[in-house]
This record gives sequence, structure tokens and C-alpha cells, in this order.
Amino acid sequence: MGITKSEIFTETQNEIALLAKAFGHPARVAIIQYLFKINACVCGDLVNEIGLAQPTISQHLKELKQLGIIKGTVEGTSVCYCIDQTKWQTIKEVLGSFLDMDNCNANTSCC
Amino acid sequence: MGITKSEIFTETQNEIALLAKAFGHPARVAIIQYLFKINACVCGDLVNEIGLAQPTISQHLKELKQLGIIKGTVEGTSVCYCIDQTKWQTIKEVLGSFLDMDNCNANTSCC
DNA sequence: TATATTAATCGTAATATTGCAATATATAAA
DNA sequence: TTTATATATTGCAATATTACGATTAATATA
Repeated sequence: MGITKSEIFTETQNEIALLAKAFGHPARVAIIQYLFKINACVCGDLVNEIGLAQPTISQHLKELKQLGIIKGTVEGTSVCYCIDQTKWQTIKEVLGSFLDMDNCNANTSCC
Repeated sequence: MGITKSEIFTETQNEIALLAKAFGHPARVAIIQYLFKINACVCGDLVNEIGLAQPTISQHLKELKQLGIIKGTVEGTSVCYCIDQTKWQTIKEVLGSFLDMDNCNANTSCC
């Protein structure tokens, strides 16, 4: 096993899980925070900022890129990475409405 | 390797990552959605609702319980699981402010 | 063209996650 | 006490993730 049975869940459930998974590693959280902070960056900065080896950072960047959370444009020998603002809004909506689930039914707790 | 270097990240970064990781599997997303929907539940219901074996569900419930996201009280031979509303508010604040990062600096995008 | 710089990719080791069958545990009912 | 029911735990196989050294690819500069 070791493989997630995505086919038995709804599209929304899988989307929430995929996005949450992207934020499920502190290095990727740190990368995103740094990109927001300086609003543009090259991979080398991140290697210095975060204490992980260059291939490791590159791998995390790839994951974020594959999900469309960040985008990178080549600038000479380096790459300028930044947050995809449009995608970020979508993520906020998807995860935001998931987190806001407690407002949908004004119930009292059971236990 | 295969082990996350938590010690090089801030407490907040690790907290965000841990919480996000909890939502990083569609089964756990589905469990949480179901618990919110019916606002009280036993494990057996979840096994029927979600198409995974009983030990698998039990394992996912354990993870959510360890993080304090859900709590369970024994009722006869079954266990009543439900969302910890207080913890949920904390989660909303932690992840919410992470997602709201784009509002902190009114920058324009770089790329 | 040769060399330096930067980031991506490859290969691999260590560890984590997912899933389930089998079993154990705990309580309720007969 | 025996039996049924519900959930937890154990053990294990398959796969995924994390991390990094070595290498490659691509561009800039001397």
C-alpha cells in the first residue's frame, strides 16, 4: 500500500488535501513566507535563508511550482520565483471555506 | 534521510506545517467534513461513510486526535468522536493568518 | 572559447505514510 | 459466563517523502 485512495473521495476533498499537503512541510511554509516578505527572490537566497541544501530547496520549489502556487522566470543564470497571486486567491477560497465549516451549521458541540 | 529538519524552522512554521499535514489526506478531510455535518458520530459510521477499512479509519482518527482536532468519548462499545471547537478556532487563526499573508504588504507582483 | 555561477536533475539512503488482515481489548447483551 | 459488537493495536507490504552528494544544463563573464 502506501498509496492514497484518491478515487474514493470527492474532487474537493482531494483538492483540499493536495493544497494542505503543500503547506505540510515547514520548509515550504518558510519559502512561501519569504516570497511574500521580499515579494521576489532567487533560489540562492532561499538556500541561504533556509538551512537546507540547494537540491532540497530546488525540490521543494518544484513541488510548489507543480501546484501552481509559485511561478519562476529565468533571469540570467538565476531564477526569479514568486507567489502566483491569482492561485493564492483560489487557495484562500478553497482552504478558507473548509476552515469556515463551523459557521455553516450553528450547532452546539456534542461531547 | 526522510526526516524533516524541524529544528531549523520557527515554532510557527512547524505548527502551520503540522496542522496542514493533518488536512493533507482526503480521508482526514472527509472525516472532518462528516463530523461537522452530523456534529457527532461514532467510528462505525465513518467506516461506512468513507470507503476505507476499519483499522485505516481508526488510524486517521488517532492522528486527528493526537493533534487535538477531534476528541472522542466512550459510549458503551462505541466511541463518540467530534470536533474540538476550541482547537478549531485556534487552527482557523493559525492557518487563516498564514493564508492572509498577501494582505500584510500591499505589493504588486514581480513576475 | 574557457571558466564561473546558478539552478535542475539523478541516484540513493533513511524515514514516513498509507492501507489492511489478523488480533487484541473493552463493553453490552444473552 | 459466554457471545456479540465496536474500536484499537500489531505487523507488514507497498509507496511516498525528505535530504543531500554528485552531476548536468544553461547562461554570463573573462
